Order: sequence, then structure tokens, then C-alpha cells
Amino acid sequence: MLRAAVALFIRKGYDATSIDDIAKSLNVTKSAVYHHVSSKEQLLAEVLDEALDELDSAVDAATRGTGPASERLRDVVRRSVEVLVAHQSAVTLLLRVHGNSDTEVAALRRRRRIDRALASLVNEAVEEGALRADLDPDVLSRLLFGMVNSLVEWYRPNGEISADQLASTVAALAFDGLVRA
Amino acid sequence: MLRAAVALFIRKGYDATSIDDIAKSLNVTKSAVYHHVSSKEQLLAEVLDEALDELDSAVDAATRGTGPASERLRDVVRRSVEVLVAHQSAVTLLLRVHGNSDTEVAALRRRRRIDRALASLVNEAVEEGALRADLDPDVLSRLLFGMVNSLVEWYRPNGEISADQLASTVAALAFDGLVRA
DNA sequence: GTCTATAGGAAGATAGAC
DNA sequence: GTCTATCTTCCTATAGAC
Repeated sequence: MLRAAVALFIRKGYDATSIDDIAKSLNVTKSAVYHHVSSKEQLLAEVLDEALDELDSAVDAATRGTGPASERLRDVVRRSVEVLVAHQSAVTLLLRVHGNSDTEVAALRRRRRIDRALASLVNEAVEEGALRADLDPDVLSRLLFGMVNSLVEWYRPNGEISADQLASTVAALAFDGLVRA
Repeated sequence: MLRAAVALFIRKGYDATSIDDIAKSLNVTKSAVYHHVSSKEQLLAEVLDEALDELDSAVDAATRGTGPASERLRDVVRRSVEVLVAHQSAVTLLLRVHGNSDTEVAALRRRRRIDRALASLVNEAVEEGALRADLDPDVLSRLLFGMVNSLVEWYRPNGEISADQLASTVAALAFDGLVRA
């Protein structure tokens, strides 16, 4: 039921998906759907919480870690990729939220906290001397996780690339760049 | 009029924005809006065409160029950043399109052509030997332009960073990576 | 070019039977 | 748990006056 809703939210967008669409995709009527959920917004809230909980735990592990910031950044990049792959639907919806309802505003708030924690980590790694200091660390952070997040738009788990390979590719590109060493 | 519509499409999403929302933001009535445009979808089509025309021309320049592919790739990354900054609203909407109407499907088709051209360029640059060959070129292309495209979600032209600086930062990160040289 | 008024339909959500 | 029927609200779009 949640799965059917999420699939439609992703394919058509949350606003363009009606409860009737969800019902039809399950071969039942709207009323049957409303027996299981109290509102369309609640469906969205559940999915967004799934994504935020996973991202929170990935970021918390990196923030609480003891090693060098650059190593913790590498870890959180890898773990983020794994979360995006394992919870792709939920994260995809999270990344598309604009703030149109209380649910969405709350999700955006949680997301901003995560983004700030990641930016702090990048700043730390630059101050440590492990990362280049000639570029604005906040911009680097945005670009780095913009790249990571973008994979929800094209990655397909059934293809040739495993989550592990993908995480390695992302980390290699982000840390060492496109140019042949 | 188009500007007002686009601002709302971005803030609330296309589907969540009604013609009445657009009218109110201009202090007129719905009917006044319909005097200027034939439908809400037509408004979207105009904006998407603006974005696609600009991106097409950036990609065409790189595709038709004669120099090494790696240099043309560098150029198209820079030019893409400039296009995203100069036409941020239009590109933002393009990147959010799902294919819910004929207009959106047509836009997605044009966008896929562009993505394929960029992927070809990355492949060429790898074959040339200028870019690392240990990572899948198609994945690299997706990640690279995923990073580039992600900037529409946070870049603000009135801030401290100029489009030129941003283009340099993106190119530096993409080609040389985060790690201190 | 802008207005009021309204047509026509689709949406979220509920009531109550089975 | 699922149905039919319905309420209410909102939406796109048009007609016709000024």
C-alpha cells in the first residue's frame, strides 16, 4: 500500500497523484485506501521520515566518529550512496519536497540540519589540511552532495552496477577527480 | 507574467500552482491571465523551451568543436554552469519535469538527447586518454552533470559567488577532485 | 485588458451499507 | 476491509459585460 503510493508519487509527482490513482493501482476504491491511511499527506510523511532517519544515522556516525575528518567524510559519502540505493524511493521523494505543507516544511527542516552537519565535516577536513583549501568549503559541500544525491534520478538497482561499485566510483570521482592520475 | 508564473512553479511546484495563484501574485483575476496565455501547460512549455534551447546551444558548441574532447568537456561544463546561472528558473523547472503531459514528455525527449551527447563527449575524452579509464564513463557523465545540475537548487545570483567563480569551482572539483594536490 | 459569473470536472475526505 | 454514494472544495477554462 505504501509501496504503491510511493511508486506513483515518484512517477507522477506527489501533487499530481490522487488517492484514486493509488486505489486504482491496487485495484480497489478510494474508500479502501482511506481505511488504511488517514490522509495523503500522512503517506508522504511516513516516507520522508524513513529517508530522514536513514540519512540522520549515516551523518551521526560520521559526526560522532573519532578519526580524521577527511576519513569520516569519505565514510559518509560511501554510506550516503548506500542509503540512497537501499532507500532510493524515500530519498527521491525527500529531495523533491518544496515545503508546500507542514509535513514538507518539517522534512525540509530536518534535511537542512543534515546538510549543515555535512558542510561542517567538509570544513573540518579542509582545516585539517587533507582537502584542497583553494575552493570555498561550503560550495564544495553543496556540489559533493549534489552529486551524490543526483544518483537517485538515474540509478537502477537491477542494472550492472552494484551499490558498492557505485559508492566507490562516487568517492573516487569526488576525491580524486576526472583527470587521469 | 511568465516571470510570476515561473517563480510560483519553482516555489510550490507546477502541479500545486493554480492559475489563480498566478493571478493573485499579479493582483489580477484568473480571467486576466487567460487573456494572455491559452493554458497553464503552455506557460510551462515556453519555459522548458528556453532552458532546452540554451542547453542545446551549449552542447552543440562542444560537440561541433575541433579540439581534444577533454578540453571541449571542460568548456561545456563551464558553459553549462553559466547557462544554469543565467537561466536558473527555466532549468530548475526542466530538471523537475516527470513526463506528466505531452509537453513534459517532449521536454524529456529533448533532454535525453542532450544527456546522450554529453555522455558521448565523456566517452571520447576517456578514449583520448585525458580522463581516467578505471571508472565507467557513462556513470562519470551522470555524476558530473548531476553535480552541475544540482546547483540550481541552492545557488543564489545575489550572493558572494559570481557565475564565473562557480564555474571555476565546479570544473576544478570535477577534474581534479577534493584532495589537496 | 480586466472584470463577474459560471460551467464542468476532479480532488480529498466521510457516511453508512455489506 | 471494501463497497457505493455523497459532501465540499478547488481547479481549468470559457462567456460575455465594461
